[in-house]
Amino acid sequence: MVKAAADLASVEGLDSVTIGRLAEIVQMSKSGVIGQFRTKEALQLETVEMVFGDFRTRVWDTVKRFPAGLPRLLAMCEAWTEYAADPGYPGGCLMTQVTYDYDGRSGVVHERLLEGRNQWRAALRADVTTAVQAGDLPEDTDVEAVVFGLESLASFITPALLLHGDDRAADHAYQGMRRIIGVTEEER
Amino acid sequence: MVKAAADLASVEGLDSVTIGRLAEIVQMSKSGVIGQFRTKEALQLETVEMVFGDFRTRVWDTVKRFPAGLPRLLAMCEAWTEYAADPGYPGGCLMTQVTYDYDGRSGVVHERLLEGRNQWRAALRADVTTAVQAGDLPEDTDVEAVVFGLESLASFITPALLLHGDDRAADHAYQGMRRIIGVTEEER
DNA sequence: TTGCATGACGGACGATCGTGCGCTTAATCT
DNA sequence: AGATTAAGCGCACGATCGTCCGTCATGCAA
Repeated sequence: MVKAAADLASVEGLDSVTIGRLAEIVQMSKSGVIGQFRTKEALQLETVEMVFGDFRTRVWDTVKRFPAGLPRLLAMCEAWTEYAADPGYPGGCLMTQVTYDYDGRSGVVHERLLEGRNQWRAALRADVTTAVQAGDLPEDTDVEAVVFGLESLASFITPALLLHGDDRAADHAYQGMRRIIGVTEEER
Repeated sequence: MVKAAADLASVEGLDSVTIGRLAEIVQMSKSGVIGQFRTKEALQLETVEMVFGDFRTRVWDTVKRFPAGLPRLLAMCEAWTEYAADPGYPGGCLMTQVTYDYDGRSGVVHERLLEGRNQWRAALRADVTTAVQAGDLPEDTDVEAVVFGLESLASFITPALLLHGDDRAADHAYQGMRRIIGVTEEER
C-alpha cells in the first residue's frame, strides 16, 4: 500500500498521491484506504518514512562496516550514486523528489524531511572531518562545501536520467564526488 | 499575472497553481483568469517561458560578451550561482523547481523543459570544449561529466537555502564548480 | 456459542478543481 | 456618433478532492 503510494509519488510528487487514485491503484475503496492512515498527511508521512528506511538500508547499512573517514566516505558515494540511479521507484529517487518538493513549504512533511536530511548530513560531515584529521584530506578542506557538493551531485542523478536520458549519470556523479572530495582520479 | 503564477509555483510547484487560487491572488474572477490563457496548460507553458526568459536575461545575457571558453564558463558559473541564490521568486529558483517536478512526467511542459535545458547544456558543453581546445583544460576532460557537475551544483542551491537555511550555498556551489572544472583555487 | 474488535465497504457531505456560456462594460476603429 | 472588439464578470456544469458515517463480514476471545 505505502509502496504503491511511493511509486506514484516518485513520478508525480507526494501531493499528487490522492486517496482516490491510490484506492484505484490498490483496488480498494477510498474508505478502505483512508481507514488505514486516518488522514492524508499521515499517509504522506508514512511514505516519507519508507523512503528514509530504504535509504538507510540501501546506502547507510552497506557502508557502516567501513572504517570511518575517507574509506567510508568513498564507499558512501558509491552506494549513494548506485541507489540514486536505481532506487526501485518508477519516477526515480523519491528522496530527491520529496526534497525539492517540500524544501520551500512548511508543515510536518517539511519538518520530517529536514530532520532526516540533517541526520545524513551529519554522517557525511563526520566522515569528512575524520578524513581531514587522519591526513587523508588537506587541512583547509571546507567541510560544508564538500557536503554541499556531494548532496548536489547525488541529487542530480534522477533528473539527468529521467529528463535527458543520461545513462552515465551515476558515473558522472561519482566522478564529480571524487573531484569535490579532492582525491586523485582512478578507475572506478 | 504570470509573475503571480510563477511566485506561487516556486513555492508549491507548477501544478499547485490553480485557476481559483490564482484568481484569488490577482483579485479577479476565475473566468477572467482563464480568459487570458484559454487553458491551464497554456498558463503553465507561459510560466515556464517566463522562467526561461528570466534565466536568459540574468545569466546568459550577462556573460555572452565574455570570450568563449574558460573565461565565459567561469563567468557563467558566477552569474548562475548568483541567480540561483536570488532568483526573485519567494520559493527559490523556479527553473530548478520545474526541472525536478516534471523530469519524470510526460506532456508539453516536460517537452518544453527538456528543450530549454538542452539549449543551456549545449552552451555549457560548447564552452567546455572550447576551453579544452584552447589548452585551458586538460585534454582528457570528460565534457559530459563536467556539464553534469555544473548543473548539479547550481540545482542544489535552492534546497540548501530553503531547507537548511545555508546562506553560503551560492559560494559552496561556485567553489564546487571550480573543482569540477578543474581550475586552481583562488579567492572569488 | 456468543461477544466484540477490526477492516473494508457503499454512500454522502462540502469544497475545490477546470472549463464553458451569456452578459455587461470599456476601449478602439470607421 | 455608431459599430466592433476585447476583457472581465456571474453562474453553472461535471469531476474529483478529503473525510466521515453506518453497515456488514471476518476472526479471535470468552
